[in-house]
Amino acid sequence: MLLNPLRRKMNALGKSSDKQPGVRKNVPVRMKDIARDLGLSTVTVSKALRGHPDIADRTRKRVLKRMEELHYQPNLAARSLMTGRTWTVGLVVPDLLHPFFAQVAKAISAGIRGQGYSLIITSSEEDPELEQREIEQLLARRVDVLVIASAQWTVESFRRIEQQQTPYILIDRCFVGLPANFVGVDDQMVGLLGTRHLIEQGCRRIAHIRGPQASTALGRLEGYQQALHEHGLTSPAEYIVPIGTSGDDRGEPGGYEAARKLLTAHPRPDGIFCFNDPVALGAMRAILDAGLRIPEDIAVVGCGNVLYSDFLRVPLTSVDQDSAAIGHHAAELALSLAAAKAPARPKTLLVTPSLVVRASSQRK
Amino acid sequence: MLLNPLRRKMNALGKSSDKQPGVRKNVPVRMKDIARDLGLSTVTVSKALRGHPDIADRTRKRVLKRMEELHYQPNLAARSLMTGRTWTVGLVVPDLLHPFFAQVAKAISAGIRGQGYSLIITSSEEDPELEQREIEQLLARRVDVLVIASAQWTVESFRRIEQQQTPYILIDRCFVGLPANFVGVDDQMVGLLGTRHLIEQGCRRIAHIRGPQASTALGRLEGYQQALHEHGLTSPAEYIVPIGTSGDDRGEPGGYEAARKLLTAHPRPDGIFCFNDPVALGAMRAILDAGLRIPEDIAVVGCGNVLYSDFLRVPLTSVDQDSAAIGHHAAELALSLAAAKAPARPKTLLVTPSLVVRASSQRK
DNA sequence: GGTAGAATAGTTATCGGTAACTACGACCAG
DNA sequence: CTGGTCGTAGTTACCGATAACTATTCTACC
Repeated sequence: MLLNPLRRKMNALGKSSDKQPGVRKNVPVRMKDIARDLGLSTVTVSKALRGHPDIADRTRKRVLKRMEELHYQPNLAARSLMTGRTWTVGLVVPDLLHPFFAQVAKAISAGIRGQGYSLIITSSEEDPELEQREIEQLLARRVDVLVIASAQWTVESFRRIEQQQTPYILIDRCFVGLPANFVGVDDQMVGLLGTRHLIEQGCRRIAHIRGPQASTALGRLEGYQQALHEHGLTSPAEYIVPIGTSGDDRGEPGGYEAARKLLTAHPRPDGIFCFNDPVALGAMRAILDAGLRIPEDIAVVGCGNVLYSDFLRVPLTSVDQDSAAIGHHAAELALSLAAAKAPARPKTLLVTPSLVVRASSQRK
Repeated sequence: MLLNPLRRKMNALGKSSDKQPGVRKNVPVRMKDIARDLGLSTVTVSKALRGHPDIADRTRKRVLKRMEELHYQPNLAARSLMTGRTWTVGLVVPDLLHPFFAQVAKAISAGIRGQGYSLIITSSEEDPELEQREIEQLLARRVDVLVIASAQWTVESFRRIEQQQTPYILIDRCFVGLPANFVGVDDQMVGLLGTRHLIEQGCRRIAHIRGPQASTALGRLEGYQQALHEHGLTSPAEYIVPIGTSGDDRGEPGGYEAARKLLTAHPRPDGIFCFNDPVALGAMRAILDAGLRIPEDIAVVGCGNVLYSDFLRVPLTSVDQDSAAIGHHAAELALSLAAAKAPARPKTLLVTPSLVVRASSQRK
């Protein structure tokens, strides 16, 4: 007789086997055990567990009672094998430490928990190749839905996902020409809100520290330009400085360097709209280091509102992108995709950003 | 003939079936397909994939080549069913947003990736009951190892884990009398470092805002007391204020309230050692709000070193607990537990904390 | 030449569930 | 009395892989 490793060992030790009923210590309970206990077939037990109408109420109650007593937990691997569903959602983020993604992960986790789904989280460390490998892993696990905040430059890897017919959702960053489910913030609105606010505060020479070549950065840039346009303002080319082009340049250090460059521009900007909060922090440090005042000399606005912005040296005005809502919507969409029988038309959900004003921009 | 839902549908559509070889569009490749292609048995394919010595080199190469071509990915559910291993690690944390746990999660994820393991992360939201349910979920999934930063008060839930014989690792918080694997920081040393530093800075009336009834809070309290004792100092009972007793009181608000209480003590403390950084932030806000100076009137030290401590209104001195190292060690231990055939004696790994001095405590 | 043993591949019986179909008695209408 | 339907429960055949054992060929060595 063939048995799995555990049971096999137990037999060797002279413990009970399938044929000799009794308490099978330390081996997970199976349907077969419950069926034997109650004089039923495993199929009946299975149906009872899943609320199949075939089963009489009395029988179902007996089964459920016994399951309770034995702390029965169905083997999900076995179930998956038959049903093709794993009750698992895969999440790929560029960086778990980034509060934005942590918040999204938390919200997704909360949204699918209780529906019986678990969340496998992996980090791509902003590396497209690693991301590709992680996606492969998740596909191999046959996750029911993939949620991806992609660090890719191309849409190649998504073809593989589509091949497997695994539904997937992009969050935060989207790709033009890729008709995929997307949940994110309205990035153009982000740029609009931040820049308009600076204009309202009296800034007239507004610079922008922009992010890398992704939809988020592009959208914010557009919003920035549109806001300027609305008010008849223009910005010289040197007012738009990119970060994140060389890998190490991201985040705070990138913001610092970018701001230093801006400080040498003529005329000097009196307001800076930053791609995100870490960048804004770096920019503020550069400004203060140069002996200038925030917001009197230069006002600063960030995006994300994720830091302990309140307690900073200069509390930072920031455009909030409501990461919790993004996670929430992604979770809901994921559940509906997992439940759908046929692939549906891709949906796009945009969360509306909001401005949180703090000292770094308050000039009135 | 019975087929799984996907294949079944494909037959209905008149596509290829098992018996009629051909390209089976959009259905994951199976061993059987590769075997058929090459005129081998599935077992041979299976052995080839796993590097079994039974297989001739030439055959193995043929198999691997074909796998490559077809992007074959073994079905992990099926494999798990036979082997009893899921190549999955479960992680339960009280809060994904907390940078400490985010960093630990990131490090564990990095540590097991590449060994073929995936990480299922769940959050207990600091709720012992929810934690219990999440643990059950993970056990139902038959994760190979559980890693838990527990919010429990009792050790009951761990009995269930032991019953299932799933190896588990506690991180951050441990339990006296529970012989379990543990990876954490030396909390007494944390208390010692933070308090000694305050003493060295000339503080003589040192208060402590302590955490909830967990091993971390107790260890730090002990370290605090030992440091005082070393220097012949004592602290009146009113110098030790707890937070986190009533749920909402945690974190920054808790620190604020606790510090306000301390400010009314006679004599007023000239140094506060805080259970963690958010609490320290709250305490600093209370102190500044009261019109006092940091560190001149009251020096403040936190624990965790996780915030953007550098750029705060008053940069915060903090005891670093090296969360990355904790995650790293947890990952290694998890891998060894997963690989072990027999349950080993529980191990305890303590990371050594270090002090990061900033303005909030620098009085010399 | 015969036989043991290595090298290689295949057969069979599972793992723990679920889908689809079958079985069977009770009940009811015609 | 007969056939049909409902309510229940069981039988059988898988899902896609692997463990253990068997089979076959080839080589080696006495």
